[in-house]
Amino acid sequence: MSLQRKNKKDLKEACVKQAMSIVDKKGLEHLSLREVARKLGVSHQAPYRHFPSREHLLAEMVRRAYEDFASFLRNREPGENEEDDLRNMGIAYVTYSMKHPLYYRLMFNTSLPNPEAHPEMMKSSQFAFNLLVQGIRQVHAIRFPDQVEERSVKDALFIWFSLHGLCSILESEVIGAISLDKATQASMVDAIFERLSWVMNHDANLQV
Amino acid sequence: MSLQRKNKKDLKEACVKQAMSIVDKKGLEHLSLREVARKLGVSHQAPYRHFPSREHLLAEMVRRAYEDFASFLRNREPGENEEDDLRNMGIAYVTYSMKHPLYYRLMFNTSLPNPEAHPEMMKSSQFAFNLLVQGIRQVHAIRFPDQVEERSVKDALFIWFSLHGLCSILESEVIGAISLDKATQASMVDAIFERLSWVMNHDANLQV
DNA sequence: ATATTTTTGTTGACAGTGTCAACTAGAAGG
DNA sequence: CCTTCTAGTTGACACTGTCAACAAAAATAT
Repeated sequence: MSLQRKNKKDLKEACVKQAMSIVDKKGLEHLSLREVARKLGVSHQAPYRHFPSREHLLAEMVRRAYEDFASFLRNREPGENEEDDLRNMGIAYVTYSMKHPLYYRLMFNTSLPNPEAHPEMMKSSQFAFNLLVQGIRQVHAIRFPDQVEERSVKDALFIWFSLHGLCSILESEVIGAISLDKATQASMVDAIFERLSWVMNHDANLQV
Repeated sequence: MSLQRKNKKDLKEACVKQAMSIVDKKGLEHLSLREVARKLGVSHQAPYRHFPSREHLLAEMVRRAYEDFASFLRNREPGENEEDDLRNMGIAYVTYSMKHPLYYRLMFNTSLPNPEAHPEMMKSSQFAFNLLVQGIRQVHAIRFPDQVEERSVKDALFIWFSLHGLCSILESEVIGAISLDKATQASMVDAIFERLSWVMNHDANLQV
C-alpha cells in the first residue's frame, strides 16, 4: 500500500507498460507477473486484481498491438494516386514491423492466448486486412475493372502473406543462416515490392 | 537406475522424442525438462547429462527439424519438366508445414535458441534454401536465360517469403479472425501458387 | 583380476514462477 | 456510523531450471 496509485486504473495501465518493457528487454517467455509487480513496487498478487491470469495480460498486450498497427496503417502517408497509395500501405506495413518488432511479434507469433478465450484480442485485425483489400480494389478498378471482384481478396491475401513472410523472416534468426551477399541483402525489400507490383499489374485474363 | 538404458545414446534419444511429444501436445512454452525426465522414469537431473540446459535440448530439436525439412524437400516428387519440378517443391514446402506443424514452428518461430550459441542448429537451412535457388535457376535458364543471374536469388527470396507467410499465417490464429468466405478459403493456396507463377513468368525486361 | 578413472544417474537444495486462499486497509454508499 | 465493496497484502502450494554433492556402474589401466 506504500505506493498508493492515483486512481483505480493506474496500476492496470502501469502493468501493461511495465510488461511491454520487460518483454522488449528479455523476450516474451521471460515475462513474469511477479517481476512486473516487483518493478512497480507492489505485492506479487496486486496485478491479479486487474488481470485474472498471465494470459489475460498477454491478451491485452496483443489487443493493443493490433489497435496500434491498424491505426498506423490507416494514418499512412497518402499516395498521389491509387497505386502509389497502395504501395505506401505496403511500405507502412514493413516499416511498422521494423520500428515495432515487439508489437509485430505479439500479433503474429504463434502460441499466444487463444482468441476464443479472449474475444477482444483480435478486434482490429479484420479492420487492418480490410484496409488492404480496399486499397487493392481501388487500384484494380482503374486497370482491370472486370477483375476487381474476382481478384481483390486473393491479391490481398497474397500481398499480406508475402509481406508477412518478409517481416517474419527478417526478424528471425533464419535470414542470417543463409549467407546472402550484401547487394542482395540491401535490395531485398525493393525486390519484393517490385514483384508484388508485377502481380498487381498482371492481367489475369492472359495466358501465361 | 531401475530402468537402465540399453546403451549410452538411448536416454538422449528418448529425451528428444519425449520432448517432441510434449511440445506437440502442450506447446513449446510448456516443455519442461523435469516432465521429460518424469515421463521417462528417470530422475529430474538425468537429462542434464545429455543436455547442458533446456536451451540445448531445444536447439537439438530445431536441428532435427531443419534436417528433416531439407530432406523432405530434396525427396519431393520430381516434376516432368523444370517448371513442374519447381512447383512440386513449393507444394512440398506447404505440405510439410501442414503435416508437421510442430517442426515447422520449431524452425521459424522467433524466440528460439540463439544460433550463435548453437552453431549446429541451422546447418540444413542453407541447404534447403539452395535447393530453391537451384530450382528457380533451371526454370529461368529456359525462358529468361539472360536474367538468371540477376533474378534467381531474388525470386527465391520472394517465393520463400510468400510461402512462409502463407504457412505461418495458416497455422496462426489470425486467419480465423479475418472472416473469409468458404470459396476464398478453399482456393487460397491455389491462388498463391497462381500468383507465384505470374512472377516466375514475368519478363523483367518489360516495362510494367 | 584388481584398482582407478570416467560416465551416468541420484538426491537434495535454492531461487524463481503462476495461482489459490485468507486477510486487511480504505473508499463508497446506505 | 455501519456495512459493503475494492484494491492490495501476506502466506502457502506445486511447479520450474539448475547447482552441488554423492553413488553406482562401466570402461580402462595396471
